[in-house]
Amino acid sequence: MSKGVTPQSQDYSKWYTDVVQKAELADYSPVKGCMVIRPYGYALWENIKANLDKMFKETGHVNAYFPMLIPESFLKKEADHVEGFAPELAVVTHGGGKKLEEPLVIRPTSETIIWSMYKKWINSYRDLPILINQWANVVRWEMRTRMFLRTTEFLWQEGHTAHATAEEAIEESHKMIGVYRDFAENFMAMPVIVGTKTENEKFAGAVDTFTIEAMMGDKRALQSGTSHYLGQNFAKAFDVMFQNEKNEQEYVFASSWGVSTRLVGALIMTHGDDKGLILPPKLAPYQLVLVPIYRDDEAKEKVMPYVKDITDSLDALGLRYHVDSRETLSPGFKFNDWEMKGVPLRIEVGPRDVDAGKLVCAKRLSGEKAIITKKEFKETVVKMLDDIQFEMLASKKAFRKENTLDINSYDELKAATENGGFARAFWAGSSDDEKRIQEETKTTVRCIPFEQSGKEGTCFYTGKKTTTQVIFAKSY
RNA sequence: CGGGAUGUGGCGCAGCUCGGUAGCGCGCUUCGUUCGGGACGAAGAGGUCGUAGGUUCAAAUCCUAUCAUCCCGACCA
Repeated sequence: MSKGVTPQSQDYSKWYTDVVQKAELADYSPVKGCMVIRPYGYALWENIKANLDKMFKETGHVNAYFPMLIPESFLKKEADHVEGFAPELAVVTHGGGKKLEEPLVIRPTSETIIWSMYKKWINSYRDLPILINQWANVVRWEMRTRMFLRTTEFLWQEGHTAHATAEEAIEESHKMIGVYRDFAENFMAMPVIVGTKTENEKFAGAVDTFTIEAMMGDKRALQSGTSHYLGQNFAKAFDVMFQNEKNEQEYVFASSWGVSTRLVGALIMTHGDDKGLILPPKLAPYQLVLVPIYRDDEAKEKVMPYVKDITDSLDALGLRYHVDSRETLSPGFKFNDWEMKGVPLRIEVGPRDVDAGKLVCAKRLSGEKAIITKKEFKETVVKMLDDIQFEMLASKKAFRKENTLDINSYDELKAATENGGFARAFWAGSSDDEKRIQEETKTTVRCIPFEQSGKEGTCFYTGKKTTTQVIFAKSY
């Protein structure tokens, strides 16, 4: 991490790859475009997963699992869907030593296989709603990949719900983008803009796509989670009908929503600095690391029971910690190592501290180091972690505010987004206008935020009057 | 698939212009001293220089082909 974080994407990109590898989150695999998630990175993902899973269950969802291999013909049943995914499919043509009659695709997403099953399960309005989520891996053969942000195979969760009415399905898709927002802000300490995707950017097969957009350290946008209202598209494609209270046959309404291991990338790029990762306490695999310091057995015997006393209270508080007792490494090395890995709090305990009944408490976020009594530490550790969590969100909100400009002309748009940054603008342009802007500036409409000022303004591109404001930015 | 670059111990690189049979830093092993901000010393292990041809007495170095990787575009959670 010798180089600082700079807005220029090449340097930033190098910094990112460096952090991922040095913090031992992930590594390149022998298969191009695929990565190996290492134990530390996987522990982070598991914390993300556990918290999301809890939120899904609290909103009435249940987990299930569907097969990874999907008959090729299934993908073709929904016109937009196949068009969107065809170029990036991995296809299995042989099995059991023989050529298959029909090739199987490795799921790029599971709408089709799930809806083929929903056809069997849904007959009456009494069978609805179905609120199923699955944790799975998917494969999309992207042309360019980056660790966590876009890998050929990635881990995610995908919720697939079926409803009797459009209103209910729309409400569900809104509810779930709200869950993602809650998770992003309150667990990841990552502020997001919630909104609707434009026609150009929405999911292949959706009526509407809702998104949470976050600002990364280089001020570019990252789509961090999506929720789709699918209308009756998949119900029609798979002929899924139900009998309503009036004894009529009707197509089922659907939603789907997902977040992926991309969130790990989002975490790195939202909070990282020159020293490496900074993890929010709620998701960090270790919220604290304890570094015992001693030079001989006598000192060790003095220090270790004191450390044990501290970890006993951490256990009682239900905190996640790690005691770094590697014998051959110097304390200084360990300090840097754990800073790279983003552990929020570091506790140093040496013979001096034991004598004084104190300990050294260092904060990763601010870099502050304080000598406090053991008693005081025990009383305040939970609050310290809460404060760090809060400060992380607050500082990123401020960062986003600083780098978001209201713009009124095309030139201003270019200036505001050229080196990263969000531009808020009145917009009444067409899909073609949007594509032209993308070609000319590499900047796209990230979303039409749910939160609108309600004021009327002039579209900077077409000159038309409108009340719609959108966010433009360069994105990953 | 277009544009640019790079392939040399585990990792990062130098050497190539001007051919003479491979070197540095990190890491690794052993021993000793260290240990409160990336410790130090000594002694070691490890590479037929991406691959295949060619030129030459002699090729990491020059020529040709080929493969791979990375970066920039098109694609995208």
